[in-house]
Amino acid sequence: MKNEDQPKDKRLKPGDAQKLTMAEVAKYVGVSAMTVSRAFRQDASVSEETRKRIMEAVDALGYVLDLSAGSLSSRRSGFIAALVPSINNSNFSDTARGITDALENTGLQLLLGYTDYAAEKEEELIEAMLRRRPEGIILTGGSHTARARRMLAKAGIPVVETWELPEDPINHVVGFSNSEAMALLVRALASQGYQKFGYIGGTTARDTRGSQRRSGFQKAVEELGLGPGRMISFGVPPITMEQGGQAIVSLLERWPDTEVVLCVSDLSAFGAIMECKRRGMKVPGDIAIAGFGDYEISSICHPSITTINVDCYGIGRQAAARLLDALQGSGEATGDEIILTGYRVVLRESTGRSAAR
Amino acid sequence: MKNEDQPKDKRLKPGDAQKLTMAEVAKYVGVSAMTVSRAFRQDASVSEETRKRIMEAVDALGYVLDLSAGSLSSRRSGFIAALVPSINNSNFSDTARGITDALENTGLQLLLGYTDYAAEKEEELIEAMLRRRPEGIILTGGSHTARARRMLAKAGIPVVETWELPEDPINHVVGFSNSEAMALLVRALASQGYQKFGYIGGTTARDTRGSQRRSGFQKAVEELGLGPGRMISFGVPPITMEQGGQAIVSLLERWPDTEVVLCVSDLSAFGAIMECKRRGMKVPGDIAIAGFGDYEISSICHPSITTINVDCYGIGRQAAARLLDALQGSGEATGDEIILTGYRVVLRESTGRSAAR
DNA sequence: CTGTCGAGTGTTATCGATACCATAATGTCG
DNA sequence: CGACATTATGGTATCGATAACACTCGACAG
Repeated sequence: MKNEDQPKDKRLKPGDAQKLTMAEVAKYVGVSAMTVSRAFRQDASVSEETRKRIMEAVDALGYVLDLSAGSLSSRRSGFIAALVPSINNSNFSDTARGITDALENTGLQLLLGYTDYAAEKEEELIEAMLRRRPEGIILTGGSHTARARRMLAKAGIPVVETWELPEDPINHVVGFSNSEAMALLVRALASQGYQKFGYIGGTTARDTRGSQRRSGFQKAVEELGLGPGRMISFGVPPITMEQGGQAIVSLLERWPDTEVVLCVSDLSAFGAIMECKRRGMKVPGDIAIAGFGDYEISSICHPSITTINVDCYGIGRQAAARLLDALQGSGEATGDEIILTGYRVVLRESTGRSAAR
Repeated sequence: MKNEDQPKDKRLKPGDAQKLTMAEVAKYVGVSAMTVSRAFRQDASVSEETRKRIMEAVDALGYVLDLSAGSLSSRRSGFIAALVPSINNSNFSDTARGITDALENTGLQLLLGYTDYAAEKEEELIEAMLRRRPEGIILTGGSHTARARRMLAKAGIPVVETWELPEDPINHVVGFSNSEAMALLVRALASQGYQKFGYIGGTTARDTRGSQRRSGFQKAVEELGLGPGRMISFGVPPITMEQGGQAIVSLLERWPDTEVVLCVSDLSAFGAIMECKRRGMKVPGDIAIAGFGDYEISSICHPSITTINVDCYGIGRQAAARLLDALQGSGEATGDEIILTGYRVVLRESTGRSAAR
């Protein structure tokens, strides 16, 4: 038991919660700290023999690399920040998973934050994230406070906005037009003969994707000459299943002859359908209902729900890929790029003109 | 335009993506860097006047604090790590949200990771997290690899295990007995007169909570003298809605006279119910089905689903609170504590003995 | 009038790893 | 066989903030 170099008078138990440093590992092996540092990186030139000895020592001592020290000197935090409106929404958690998967084996770690659909919260989070000096940042949507935009510009890191097509993109975009997608759904249903369209969505413009969907709905209905759509706003986004149920009640009270109702998301659509069934209405017999987002529930439930399928996971993967790209060829080649992700109408039982199977 | 101290030959544009340091802010204001550092912390003693001038300068220059530098010298990373099996599962995302909320205004940031229900993945993630020197860590469940346990012990930070009651807790625990909860559900249904019990869950012991629920089921059924339960294992956890549907088909093929089926989660229960309805069976008329977890869908869908309500959000909040406590009174008072969180049977339509409303 | 106190501020030495440059040892080729 | 790569390694400065301690200055007690 050698005890030649204990720093002061501190504990020196066998495998205690010591803070071990690279230097100590180095001394143990008989090399310099620099060599230990190199051994931890795959590219660096260290002989196989030495690396093996170092790694054995690391194991024996239970040393764990300290990235916070490393990132200070290397000026690379190893973080990617991502902000999503909510993690409880499976669309966004799919996106988060896409990002995580794309980051695997890149040595980059995800720092995740929830904005609760609020731009001010987003601003706060952006600042909190930037304090960790992320190498890139992924945002949801295209509306940000002025200060948020300023901070992002100043940070000088690649930014990817997702899930929308912002009018004034900061940098890169991976998304699709929510209004076009909703319009496509309107047209698909109109071509099945539906004429009296209703819409259920959340209040206010907090959820920009929601309001884009609504305006896409409105525009498409008018273009088809089907008069103004019947629209109910209900609750603060994100609308829950329960609110979907309440909303359809209001809508049908006001416009009892509505033939088909489009909802801002599958969740509200599901709530609406269940409420109808509870009241003895047949879906799609008495009323047709469609959603948006193609959540798992929509293909399983009975009746299955017509919806717009969005590649949530792919949005995450591509956003992260775009970021990695930008970090690779970091040579000022700020080739801002807009990547359109696909979506498609998925017709299911809830809007079936003939009886459901 | 002063240009007295440009380091080398680099760009020096007005508000460009420069890396600003505290020292530069300090020089701008005419104080020392230390004072700027103090101005950023609420407790430190800086005159109101000076602090105001500093913050104005920070704003004007667009300076953003660099926490990675700060955490190196202060030896406090400001991170709390949390590992959950999956973020796409709303039970766990509720827990994550509980943690996030509890951390608000503490200056601590959440580092989240997904283990995919795999102990090896958890081990990897624990190492990745520890490299960031988190001040505490929250885990899901009580099974960890030996190396993971070693690393955690060595790290010397408080650990909270959640969602279960581990046999051999590392440190703190915030959870409940999954087997007891499932047994309670069995007894509640037995008291309604059900006798022939079936069970649907995932394969293998990857999902320890799942296997605890299964054994709780088995034990309760036997204790009630209802013979061995009829159990179907289907798919790798987490079981999807679709797999729930497939599983109930197998179960009913094998044991057509089953009266009630308990599922490892509401999601599989929902899939099972929908599949039954698709096949023209009445739920609960022809068969009763119950889930576990009380997901939003279960109270909304038709029939609504009998389940065990678990305080997912509360588990997160309490786990974080426990951690904060441990960090406060960090004076070695490692009062390891086991906090039991509540759960309760929620009887709904899917197991109603009389016809659903 | 001297000594003590405390609020406000500055100076210096780190924190733990890595960038950068230097050096020793081993080839390698005309 | 000498000049020159190439590989493996070490030494030192440094990343940007903060801990720890020192200092200044006015207030106030004795």
